[in-house]
Amino acid sequence: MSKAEDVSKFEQQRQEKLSRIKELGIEPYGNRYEGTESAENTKSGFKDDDTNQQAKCAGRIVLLRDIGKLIFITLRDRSGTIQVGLSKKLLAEQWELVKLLELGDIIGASGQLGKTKTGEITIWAEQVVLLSKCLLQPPEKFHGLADIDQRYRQRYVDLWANPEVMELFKTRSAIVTTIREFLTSRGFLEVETPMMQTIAGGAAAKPFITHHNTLDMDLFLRISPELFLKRLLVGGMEKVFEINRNFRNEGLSRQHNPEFTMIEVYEAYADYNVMMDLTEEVISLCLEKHAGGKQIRFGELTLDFTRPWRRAKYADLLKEYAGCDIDDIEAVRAKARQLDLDETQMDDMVVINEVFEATVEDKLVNPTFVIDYPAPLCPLTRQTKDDPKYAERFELFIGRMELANAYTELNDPAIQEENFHIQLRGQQETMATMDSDFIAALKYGMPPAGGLGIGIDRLIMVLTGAESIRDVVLFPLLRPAKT
RNA sequence: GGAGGCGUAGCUCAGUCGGUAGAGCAACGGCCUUUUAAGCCGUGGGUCGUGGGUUCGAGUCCCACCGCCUUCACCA
Repeated sequence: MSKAEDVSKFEQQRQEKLSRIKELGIEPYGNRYEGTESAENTKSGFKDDDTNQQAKCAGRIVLLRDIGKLIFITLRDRSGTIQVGLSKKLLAEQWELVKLLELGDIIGASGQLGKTKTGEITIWAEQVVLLSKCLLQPPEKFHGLADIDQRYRQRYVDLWANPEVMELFKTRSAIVTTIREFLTSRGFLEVETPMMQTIAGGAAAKPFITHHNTLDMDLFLRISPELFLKRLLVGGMEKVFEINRNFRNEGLSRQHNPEFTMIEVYEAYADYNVMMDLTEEVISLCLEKHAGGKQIRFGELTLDFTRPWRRAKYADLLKEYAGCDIDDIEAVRAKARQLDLDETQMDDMVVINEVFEATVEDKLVNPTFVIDYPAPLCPLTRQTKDDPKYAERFELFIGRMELANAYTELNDPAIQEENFHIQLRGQQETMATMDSDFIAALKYGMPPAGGLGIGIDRLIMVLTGAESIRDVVLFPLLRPAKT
C-alpha cells in the first residue's frame, strides 16, 4: 500500500472530471433508469435482417477505446458484456460528456443495435446517461484484481473485475435454489430457528459469546440448529429444513470459516438410510444442473461423482487404512503411538477416532459414505439395531473433506439425558451439553426421524472446484486492513 | 499459537553480487470515425508493508512488528 497522498492523486484527477461534468449541468449520479435489457439478452436478440432494432443497456465501463471522434466501450452488467459505439456524429450534444467518460463509470446507453465491420454486435448510442461516476482507479483491465487479500477485502471490485468470480457466486446461488426447490417440492417446510441461543448445543465446537443488554445475559451464537429443529419434530413439523449460518470459534483454514452455511434436514419416520439416499440424490442433482460433468478437478485431485457412491462401515475403513481391528483396542493404541499421538490421556473411543481421522479421512477422495460410527462418539444418535456399540450415523466425505453428517435421531429421552452427561477424556469439546428443555421436548415424544446436515460452503467448493472456502464465501473473515 | 513463504507505481509484475527504482496496463497532453488487452508520439507517477539495525552505501543482509498465503495445532 502506498501513501494516502498517492492514492488521492488519481482520485483528484477523477474528482476534476466530476467537476467538469457538473459544469456541463449533468448530474453524475443518476436515478432510476428504465427499459433496459441485459447485455447478453440484447446480443442474443439481435437479428441481422432487422435494420431498425433499438437497444438499451446499463452497466459498468470495463474497456474503453477512444479513436478520436469514435469511442468503443465495453459495458459489463449482471449477464455479461456488450459493446457500445459512441460516435460524435450521433451524439452531437452529448459529445462533451462522452469524452469525459472513463473506465469504471456506470452508464446507460440506448440506440440502434447493429454490427461493426468485424461483426461485433454493438449499440450505436443515441442517448448516453451517466448513472454513477467512478472515482477510484479500476484494476488493470487484462489481469484484473489478483491480490488475494484485496480480492477478499474489496469483493465489490473483484466481482466485476474478475468475471469468473461473479460466475462462481451465481452458481452458488443457483445450487442453493436447487436444493431448496428439491426439498420444498417433496413437502419439506423451510424454517428459521434461533441463531442466538442460551445453550450452544447440537455439535462439538467452541461458540462465540455475545451479550444482550436489556436482558443482561450472555448468549451464544449457534454452533448448530439441531436441537431446535428436533423440537419442531416434536411439534409436528414432520419434514423441515433450515439453510443458515452456524458460528464456530475455532481456527481458520482452507476448509473452515468461522461463520459457515449449513443445511439441516429432518424427516419424521425416516432413518439415516433415507438421509443417505436423499443426500446422494440432491447433490447429484446439483452436479447435473450446475457442474460441468461427473468428474470435477479439485486441485491435485479429480473427484468422480459417478453413482452409486461408496458406502463403507467405519470399522471396515479403519481396518482397511489403519490396519487394525476396532475391537482390538491395544492394536489401535499401538497404531496411535506409531502416528505420534499421545493416547495415554484419551478414552478408547477418542483414540479410535483420532486414528481414524489420521489414517482414513485423507484417503476419501471420491464421494464416500462412512457409516455406523462408534456409539459413544454420537450422543444424539440412535444405536444400530443389531449392535449397540455402533450408532446409525454417516458422514459423507468428498475430496478429503467432511461434507455431510447424518443420523437416525435418538428419541429416547432417558438415553438422551444420560448421553448429555458423557464427557470423553481427551475430547476438548463435547456435543453433549445438557439441555433440559430439549429433554422435556423428547419426553412429550419425538417421532423417530432421520436428520442430515450438509456444509453448503464445502459443497460449493467440490462442485465448482474451488479449493479454498474463502473463494466461495463472498466476504470471508479477515483481520482489519493495515492502516 | 508454531513453522515456512510473500508484501516494489492505481493494477499486473521484473529488479542480477549490497552501488542513483524498471516494464506493461492505467493516468496526463497530443493524433486518429469500425476498435477488440486498439494504435502512434510525448509526459508525470515510488518513504520498495511499518519501525529499528549492519554498512561509506539497503528494495536486496539482520531484528521486531503488521497483513495475506500455505502448513501444523485446533476443528466431527
